[in-house]
Amino acid sequence: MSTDPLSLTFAALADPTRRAILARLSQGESSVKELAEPFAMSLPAVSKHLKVLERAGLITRGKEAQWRPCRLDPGPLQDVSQWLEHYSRFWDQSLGRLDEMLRAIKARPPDKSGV
Amino acid sequence: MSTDPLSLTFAALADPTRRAILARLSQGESSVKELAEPFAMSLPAVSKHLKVLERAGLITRGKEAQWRPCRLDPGPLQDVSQWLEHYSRFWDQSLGRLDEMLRAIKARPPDKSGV
DNA sequence: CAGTTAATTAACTGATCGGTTTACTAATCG
DNA sequence: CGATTAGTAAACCGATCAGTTAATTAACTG
Repeated sequence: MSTDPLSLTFAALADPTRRAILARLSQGESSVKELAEPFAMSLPAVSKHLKVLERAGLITRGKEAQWRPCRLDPGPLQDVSQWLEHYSRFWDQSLGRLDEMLRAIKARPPDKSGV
Repeated sequence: MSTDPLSLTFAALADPTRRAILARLSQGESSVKELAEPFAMSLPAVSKHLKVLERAGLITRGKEAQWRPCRLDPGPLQDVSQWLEHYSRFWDQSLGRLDEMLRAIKARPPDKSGV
C-alpha cells in the first residue's frame, strides 16, 4: 500500500466499518468498546480498524483510566476536500463555462500539484 | 474489499498512480498507452489500474480503431464531495462555533465523568 | 497477405487486508 | 490481594492487491 498521506486517508475511508466509526465519532468522543458495539465483529478487529484510522490521522486517542477515548480529527478530511476541489469544476454548474475557457487556453503549464 | 460504491471509489483513489491518471484525464481524453507513459511500470499494470478506476465509475472508455480512449467521469467524485460535506462543519470556520455548541450539548448522555 | 500497434488476458508472485482466537498488559473494584 | 474490565499484541488464515512476463485478440498498414 502507498504510504503518502492522501493514499493513507483514502485507504482508511475505503471501508464501511471505518466510515461508520467516523460517523459515530462525529457525534463526540467514544471508547473502543462503545465503538465496537454496533458491529458483528470482535474487539481486536475494531481495534485494528482504529489503528488504520489513527495512522491516517483521522482520529486521535487519549488515555483515561483503562479507556482510550477516540475522537475525530478532521485534518485529513479537509485535505481530501482540497484535493477534490481540483475536480469540482467537472460538476459545478457555475464553474463549467469558466472551465471551458480555461481549457481552451492551452498556455497553462502542466500542473502536477496535488496528484 | 467492500463493494459498495463509496468504498470502491475511495479504494480506487487510494493509489497515487490512479490519482495521477485521473489528473491526466482531467486535461482531456487519452489512450492507454499515453496514460502509461509517465509511469515506470508495464502496460498491463496500467491496464489493471484503469479497470479499477472503471469499476469505481471514475472513468469510461470508448472504442476507436485499436485505441480505447479513457475519459474522466466525475460522478463518484461528486458523491465523495457530498459525503465529505457531512464533516465539513469540523473545519469550516463560519460553522465552527455552532458545531462546538452542538457537540457540547450532544456529548452529554454517555457521561463518564466521576466514574 | 505478413507485420506492426494497442490493449487485454492469463498465470504467477510476494505483500497486504480483514477477520479470527488466544494470550497478554494495565487499570479499577471489592 | 484476586477478580473484572478495557484494550492491545501475536499468530494465523483466506482473499485481494499490485506488479511481473508471456500469450492473445483486434485493428490498422504496406
